[in-house]
Amino acid sequence: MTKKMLLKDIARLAGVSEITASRALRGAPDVSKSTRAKVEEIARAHGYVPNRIAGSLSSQSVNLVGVVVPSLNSFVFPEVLSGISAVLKQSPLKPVVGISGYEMDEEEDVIREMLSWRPSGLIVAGLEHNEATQRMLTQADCPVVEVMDVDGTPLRHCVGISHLQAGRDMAAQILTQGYRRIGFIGTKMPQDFRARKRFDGFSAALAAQGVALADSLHYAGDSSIATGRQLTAEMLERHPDLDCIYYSSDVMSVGGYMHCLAAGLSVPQDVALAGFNNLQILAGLPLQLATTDACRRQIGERAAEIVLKARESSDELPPICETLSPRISLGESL
Amino acid sequence: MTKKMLLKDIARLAGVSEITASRALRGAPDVSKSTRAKVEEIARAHGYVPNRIAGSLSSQSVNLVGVVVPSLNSFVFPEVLSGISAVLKQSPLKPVVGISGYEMDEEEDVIREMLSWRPSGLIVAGLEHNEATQRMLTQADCPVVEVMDVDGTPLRHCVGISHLQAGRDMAAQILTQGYRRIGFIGTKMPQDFRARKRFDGFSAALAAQGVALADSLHYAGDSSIATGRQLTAEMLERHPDLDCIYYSSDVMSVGGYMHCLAAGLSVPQDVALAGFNNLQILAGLPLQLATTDACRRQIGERAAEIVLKARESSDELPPICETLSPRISLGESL
DNA sequence: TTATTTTGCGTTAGCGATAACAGTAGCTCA
DNA sequence: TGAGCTACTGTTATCGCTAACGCAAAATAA
Repeated sequence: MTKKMLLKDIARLAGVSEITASRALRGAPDVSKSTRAKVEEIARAHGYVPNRIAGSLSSQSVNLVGVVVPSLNSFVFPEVLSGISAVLKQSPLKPVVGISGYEMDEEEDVIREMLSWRPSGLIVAGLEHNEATQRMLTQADCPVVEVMDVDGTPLRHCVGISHLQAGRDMAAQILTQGYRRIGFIGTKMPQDFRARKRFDGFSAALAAQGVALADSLHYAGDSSIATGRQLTAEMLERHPDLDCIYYSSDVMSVGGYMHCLAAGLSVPQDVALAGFNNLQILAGLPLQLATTDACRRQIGERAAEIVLKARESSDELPPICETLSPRISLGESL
Repeated sequence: MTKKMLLKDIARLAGVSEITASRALRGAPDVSKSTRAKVEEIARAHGYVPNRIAGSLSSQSVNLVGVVVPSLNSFVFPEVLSGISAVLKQSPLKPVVGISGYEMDEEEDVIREMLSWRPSGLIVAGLEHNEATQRMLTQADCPVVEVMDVDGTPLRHCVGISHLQAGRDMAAQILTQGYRRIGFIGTKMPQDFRARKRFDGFSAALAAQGVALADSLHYAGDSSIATGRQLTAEMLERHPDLDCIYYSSDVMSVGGYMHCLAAGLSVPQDVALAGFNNLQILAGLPLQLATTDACRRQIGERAAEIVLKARESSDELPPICETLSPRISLGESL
């Protein structure tokens, strides 16, 4: 292993000063073609990797954007991320992902860690944070964008959909289709605020039409097809007369569908199914399952654009809150 | 927004020197209980977030471990990541994820970016890198662990399985079950070296028994259930007499199964199916699909443990290469 | 009591890069 | 010919924090 190369070593080898080498390698102006070429050549030959820690401390700027999401297993956040990445790719900024595990205290740690690196922006999933986190986010000297959800009070910028409304809309659709004996299967609420909002919107809209939820089941841990299948089996055993089940996630509704396949139930004749998110796994199933598109990619794109815009504008950006409109697709299961 | 708080502000407010405040906040020794309490109190009250850029530059240490994977959409890497996170949680190290997009030049950029932050370790998926990347990894002054794959020449540390052998093993199983008219569906090879190795091992093992692949199809882009379904339909139309299809991923084999469900084919009587990875989506299907468990979580855990071990040992760790043994589960589809 | 350690805190000197300012040539132009 | 430019390159001073060492007071040992 070659000895650790510093900028000063490159500079010495190139016969120039440190600052000139620095400028050459950063593509800064005021360096002659020949000098730049020589420095680049030497740096490449020696595998020089600049120390961004020193560089960032000196320039007081970090080309990183923190992205804090609850999980990467849930199939939902990778797409938000890819929206973010796609937009940031047109800039020198890079996304850095942190996982909060659906826990506020973990979220606090992750966000503190991100902020300690003085990123150029921070994108956080959800509007619910503990008090310490709220203080940090408010005091942060970079743009902060809360994403996914607009039901609540954004700290400043916000891009998302109304999950309350999504729940209500699905209830309306289900009622319109004539279903009346309706069940709900979703995650344990304290962990997932957006799922809770959909549940609340859903049951409130049913109640407003004089329909009470016939049954509901809640599970802890990650959503999975297996869990969806199992809980659906349980629920249909308790209530064989259910004519529709709404799930807090497509992963779960696929599980429900798998139960129906295995049990010989026909969808939607025996029981109708609806999920949420419009995940990729819905494509390719023998039956198109009803769902609500959560605009995940678009949310990521818009959030990244806000970060970029804030970076360009010299003075602080006025608060931006964008509410996207999720679309229900009925598929063939409702 | 309060004015930006620096360590010196906290120190002044607490009536101590900067270094004492620093020690107090880091939990370093040589600080009295009362002083520590006072400093912590003031820091908390003012929402002070230490500047890790300055701290890391000064202490020449960064509590970050870079993790470079090709994609987060493929369902496979999140589990590697969670293995890494679980192990690192017992230490002060934090994982930072970078996405290479199955492209070597992108990988080079991502790795250069990570190394420029001088992480305490680097975990990279795969053994194939372009020349510049190899130089960087060799010269890096932190432990580097290549994961997922052991078919090739590790730069130093390595944890994974033999994909060649996985392909061969599945071929043996399929032949043992008596199948002879066999098809393969997988990703476009230049992008995914491990898929190619499985393909090579698979077809070589078939050939060794005098069986030629009856058909094969390759696709670009992410694996998906929809793609699996569609390509399976195509292949079975061309070769209705196929009795078994091996897929480079479970996502694809699930798609194949969906085609069978939709087309009224029974598995494995009409056609047998086998995938790879043992993804979570296999659980809960009406039929248990054959697959090979790729030990993803374990790979993540072991890689993280190597990074931790290298950190503890003062002198450089001797090369470690761990080959894990993937297990085939036949399920009900072979 | 004096010698010796321990405890707690401060002073000084960087970490490796970049911003800001300061030249120094070589040219142009009147 | 000399003022005024342009085009490069260098010097100096941080950036915010921590390592290393130093030093006094308190605690312990002899």
